[in-house]
Amino acid sequence: MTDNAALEEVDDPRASDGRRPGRRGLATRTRLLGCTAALLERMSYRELKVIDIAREAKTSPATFYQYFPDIESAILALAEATNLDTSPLGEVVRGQSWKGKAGYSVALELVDALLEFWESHRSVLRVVDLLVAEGNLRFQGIRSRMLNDLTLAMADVIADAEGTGRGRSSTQKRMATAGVLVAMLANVTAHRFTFEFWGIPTADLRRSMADVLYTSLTGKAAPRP
Amino acid sequence: MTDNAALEEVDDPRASDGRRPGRRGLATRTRLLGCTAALLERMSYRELKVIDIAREAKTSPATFYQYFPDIESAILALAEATNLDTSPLGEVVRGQSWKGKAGYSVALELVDALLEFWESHRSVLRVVDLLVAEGNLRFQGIRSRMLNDLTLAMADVIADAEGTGRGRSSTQKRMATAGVLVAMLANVTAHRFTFEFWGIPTADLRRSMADVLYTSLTGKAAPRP
DNA sequence: AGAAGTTTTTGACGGTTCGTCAGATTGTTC
DNA sequence: GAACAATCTGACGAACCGTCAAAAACTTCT
Repeated sequence: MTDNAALEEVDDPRASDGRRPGRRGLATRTRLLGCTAALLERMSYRELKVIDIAREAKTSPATFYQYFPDIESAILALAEATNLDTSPLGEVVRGQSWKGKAGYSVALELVDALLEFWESHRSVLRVVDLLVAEGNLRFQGIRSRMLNDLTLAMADVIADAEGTGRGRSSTQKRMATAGVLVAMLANVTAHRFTFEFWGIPTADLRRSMADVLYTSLTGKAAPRP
Repeated sequence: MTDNAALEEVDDPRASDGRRPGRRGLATRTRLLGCTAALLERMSYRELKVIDIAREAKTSPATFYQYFPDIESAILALAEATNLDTSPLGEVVRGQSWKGKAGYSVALELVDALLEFWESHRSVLRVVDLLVAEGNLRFQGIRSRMLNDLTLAMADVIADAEGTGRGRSSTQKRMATAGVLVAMLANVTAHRFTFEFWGIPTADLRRSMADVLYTSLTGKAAPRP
């Protein structure tokens, strides 16, 4: 049996003294997380201070430390509390046929859903991405779990398209390709500014993403309407 | 004529009092940048303090403020001082034919070059990426310029592959596709950990990236050896 | 050499945030 | 409403911030 302290932590939050918070305590904790999220929309990760969160939540810094050891932990809790699951996106991928024009419209649908998903969580996700890039294992796990279902679904599409013939690739290779595609989709959103800098409209971006997606998943050129 | 104060700043650094530093001053400035880079390898962006840099450089915090208003500006200067140009990668793309098996090996070559490029600058680039995602315009420019040449080169490859026929796409669409591909390549490196978490070896990753690249640039399926 | 001027560094300081703790406040139970 | 438990906060020493005036190091000129 592995140590599941980290898993417990998710839905069994403790106060700094180790006891389980009650109704009121949990409400305060939730309020602190909400304020953290709100401030992260307005200010940079580096500038965000404990005292800012406390002020926003109309309480004192000491209260913050009652529930979280530091800001990083609060953001971890925030990421866990937020519904960062890509399963609905996985359903989009799985539920439909990827053949021909219909398949291409599924690709477009997925792109839209993913753009929306990332957009609606961008302020948390950009911090998660940084911490993962910094090698922070606590955030590593969250990000992996978040993308896991979508990646598996996409790997299945590749498997279907390949059929059962001799050219069939290994599970690992399909996961690699799916992962690469997810990485692309995820980070185009984060850097939409860069594309605007180059004068590229979002519509073209969306189309290009769908093209890359469709082509790499099915192995066929994207159908031109 | 546009305001080129920002451009001047790059190779015309000023002290906090507005005067040009001399030999010794520039040496100190450079040393501070070096220490900033070194510390960024060891500790997280959020934890990095001015006093850490000063200590590492065997000087006082006041000296740091003589050359940079804050840490963010030091990292900006660091990113500008570092050679973050993708032109050599652009040359890899441009110099060779993208047809058939030879083309696929160019794709592999590009993937390798890009992985190495990102790896060798990862600690700076992950901060640049965060700040760009936060909408920081000063870093926006750096990142765009950095990727500009490579993206243009890749857009040219798409144009070549499309020929001059009627199915030819617009310049903007080709830039969009190239940009999407660059986004993919760039960020797979940053999140290599995630792939290891899934048990995907780097060799598979490299192959998948080359596949996606080749397929999307040339419009043809990747040749199987 | 050394006086005069310039550049660079630093010690010192007031202000802010950090993280902790003991005690005050609020809520619950009997 | 008394006793107990949960929650909050004021207060504090430590660390870091950002600024300034003056010390120190270096250059130039006679």
